[in-house]
Amino acid sequence: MKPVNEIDKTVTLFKLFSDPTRLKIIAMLVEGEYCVHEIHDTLNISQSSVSHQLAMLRERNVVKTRREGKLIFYSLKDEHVKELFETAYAHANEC
Amino acid sequence: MKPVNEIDKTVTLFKLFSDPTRLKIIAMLVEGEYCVHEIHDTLNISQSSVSHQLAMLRERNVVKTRREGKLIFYSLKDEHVKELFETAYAHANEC
DNA sequence: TTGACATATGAGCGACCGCGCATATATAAT
DNA sequence: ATTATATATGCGCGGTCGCTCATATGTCAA
Repeated sequence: MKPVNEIDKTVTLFKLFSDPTRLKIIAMLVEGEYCVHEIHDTLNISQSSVSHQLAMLRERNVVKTRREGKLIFYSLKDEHVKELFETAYAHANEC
Repeated sequence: MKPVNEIDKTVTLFKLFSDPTRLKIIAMLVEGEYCVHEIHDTLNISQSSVSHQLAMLRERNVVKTRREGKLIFYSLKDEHVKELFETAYAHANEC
């Protein structure tokens, strides 16, 4: 039987992926690096909401940022996120 | 850019895994087949709560049931669930 | 059929959280 | 300095959802 606190960490990870707004953002970042207003425009999500969700993803170490003038570019911090997304996406849509 | 409704299906899947009670149940069912009161006893979750969560997992086609007398045994419906759980569990606990 | 055990289910409450709104901060251009 | 653009953040509301409680249903034994 797996330790409860490791299950809880896994829950925390799943929670991050279990909101449509966040998952759309994650799906977009799987494709590459984008700044906030590109995400806002592409996904039709308000600037406030995008910023809120990106802040959460940043706190949880899912994404990293890079400033370039007025723009802040977001990208995935590592490949784990991508792999987990791809695995779930495949399973959710194959049967 | 991935279609929105397929993202939404993926969200639905992630939501299923993003509650501690459900994920503990899922983690237990990854190990084998168990009846309701075994889950109740092992995980220290109320009988009502276990039944509610199992009902949800049944509706979403994550688990299947088998009756044996008064007992109803639950098990995972396919290997997808197991794979997704293992992938997330590994990533959540390795860094 | 009555009682005990196993499981399911409906109702209602409370907590969590994503969102919009307003505003703050940061950078660059004039 | 002022203005415009880009992004971040605090607050409060509303919806969602997991829980408890009570009760229903199902199965078996006596």
